[in-house]
Amino acid sequence: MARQRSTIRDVARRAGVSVTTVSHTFSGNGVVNPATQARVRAAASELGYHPDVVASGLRKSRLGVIGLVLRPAVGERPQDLSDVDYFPRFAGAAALTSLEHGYALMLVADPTVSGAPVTAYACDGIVVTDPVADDVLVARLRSSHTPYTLVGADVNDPDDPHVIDIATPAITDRVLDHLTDAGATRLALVNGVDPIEWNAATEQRYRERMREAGREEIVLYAPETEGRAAGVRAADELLALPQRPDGVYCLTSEHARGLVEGLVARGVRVPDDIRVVCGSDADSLRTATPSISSVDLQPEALGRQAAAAVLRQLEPDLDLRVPEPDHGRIILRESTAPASREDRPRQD
Amino acid sequence: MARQRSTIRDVARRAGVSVTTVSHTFSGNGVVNPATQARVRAAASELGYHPDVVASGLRKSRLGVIGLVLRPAVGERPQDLSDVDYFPRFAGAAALTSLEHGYALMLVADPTVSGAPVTAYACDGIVVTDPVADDVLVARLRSSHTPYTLVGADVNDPDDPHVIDIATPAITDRVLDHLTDAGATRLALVNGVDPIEWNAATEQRYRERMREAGREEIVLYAPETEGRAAGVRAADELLALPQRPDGVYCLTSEHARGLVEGLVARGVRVPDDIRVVCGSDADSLRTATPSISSVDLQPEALGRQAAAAVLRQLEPDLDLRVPEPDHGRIILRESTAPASREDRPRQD
DNA sequence: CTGAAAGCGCTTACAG
DNA sequence: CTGAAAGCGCTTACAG
Repeated sequence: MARQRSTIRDVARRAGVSVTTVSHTFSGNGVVNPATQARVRAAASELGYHPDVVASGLRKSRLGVIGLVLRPAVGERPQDLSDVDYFPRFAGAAALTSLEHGYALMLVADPTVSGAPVTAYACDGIVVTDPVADDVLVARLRSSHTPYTLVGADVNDPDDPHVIDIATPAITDRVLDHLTDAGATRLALVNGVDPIEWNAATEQRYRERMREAGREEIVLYAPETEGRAAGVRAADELLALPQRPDGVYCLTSEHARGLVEGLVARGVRVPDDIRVVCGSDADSLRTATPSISSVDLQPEALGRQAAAAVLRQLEPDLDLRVPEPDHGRIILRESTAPASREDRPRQD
Repeated sequence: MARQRSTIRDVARRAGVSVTTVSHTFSGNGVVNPATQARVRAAASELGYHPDVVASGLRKSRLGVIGLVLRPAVGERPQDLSDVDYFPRFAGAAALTSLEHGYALMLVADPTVSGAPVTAYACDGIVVTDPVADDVLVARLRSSHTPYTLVGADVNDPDDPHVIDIATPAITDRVLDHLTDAGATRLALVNGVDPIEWNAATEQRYRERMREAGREEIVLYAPETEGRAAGVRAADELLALPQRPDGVYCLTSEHARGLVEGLVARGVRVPDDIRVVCGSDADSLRTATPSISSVDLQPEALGRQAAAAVLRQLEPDLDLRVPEPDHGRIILRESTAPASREDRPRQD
């Protein structure tokens, strides 16, 4: 901000007091005679003065800002983030909770990416979504004693207490049950490759379930960075299997779109031949043909939980109540519903 | 952030140079012998040093942060903001555009609200969505020469060049045409009361259109702060009119929900007796019974536009390309569609 | 109750 | 190419 603003010294001069008195008047620290306070406030408002949070932040080591870092490596390729889906909702909800309690929320670049601005380290506390295995950023936050909260655990450090539970096993159960209810008997998993809890814990639970049921474990991998094309490839791989699955749980929305696109292009009927559920809802799933059932990850509830968890560390006395997510709520669309139904909202 | 971090002085000491040299090494200002630079960088990485953006921001009057202020008066009652709709998508998209160009995006409280933290004034530039009439904040931003961009104009200052066009008249035309296409012949408007372009310009265009067509102008008002209850009241008012309208354009989503709820509770069939379009899409409209048609305001495109507009002022050389919104795209749902269709996604 | 002074970590003329 | 020093706007012991 243009700093031709007046400073605490201008106010002091105008009110005929010291800067200490001005500082005390606005901060509420120290004791200032009410009459003096009135003079100070009058001078301040004549000058249009307001305290500089940067200067005060430098002095107090407290900026009034919670940082939100999107991993993995979003700083490097933010364009990969889908605009309309998980992240904006998460961030917006976290911001609201922060603002309600006097903090700003800052969306910052991943500071471990070289060349990225290190704005993250200016924050009073940090939310990381989602941490990767052996996360360098988390290690730094810990060693610098920065309050932090992780959304989903570091898979190699499952006992970190500063984690918002994303309930991956429970979600996996609900999805597999849903596929089974929709008539699938042979279930495959299309997983991402980022080393995050979501991917790892989903696969683990999927394998457990298949083992318990005495079914074959069919897991394919698609890199998150390759988007829809990797989903199309997964479709080919599935169709090349000696025994085709008739139900697929595909975690990432772009993969799911490519997958369904690929299946349909090869003459497979969705859902009649193969049922598909995507692990993360997105607008593009709603408007796909056929539309694709998905898990509502409830980014709003998670965003509020995450902000609240950091705020509790910053201000232990705060009375923070935020909604609990209903983990694994499934949004039913054509890809797991009888084909006769019309589910997609039509567009103008 | 906990500031037991090492400082530029520690690095200087360890590398056996002055702080000037360390500063120059990291900032790229001045000229530093490559061998010296190497020593400095080695010392820095041994100490885990990284520059403090707050200190540097204080010194340079540049923090690398774009602020986003939500008006009217969201700081006072952030809980009124609907979580899942316009704002998070707008903010998320603006953040991505900012991060892509080295800036953080900070969601800040309205600094004109007394008692609110004035973090906004720490930002290098500000996005305001949406400005109110004679906006005090805008006046301050202007007088302090802070780069800013408004999403929608201040209705009393339509010629401000720093405005992202939200195309309210064009949107209004599309909605009224849509209602007419759906069979409505007598159109009413349920407007909010906040003094923002969206409300004012919609009403103005609606009245023009009714006048041109020789139709009665039927405008009801519902306060944004009163949410769904105000929508229910609007339903009663509409039904009490000597001649009922058969098409309603209701701007705010909570009002639209209350309106439809009220109409249905009183035995009115929607859309058969009265067609309803909401001016701002929201998740709650999709899941309402009947589901409610709405305008997709394209918050992602607007968010990117707004961030880009501020970035262009901050860094004139940046090559910024962001998508243009398709203003007034209508999402067709049951409230303006033949009742026989099934449009709502079913839930698990 | 009020004020003089040091210092938060950095940047930037300026002198060498 | 390198360094000593002033200062960004504030806060906070400390003395009076």
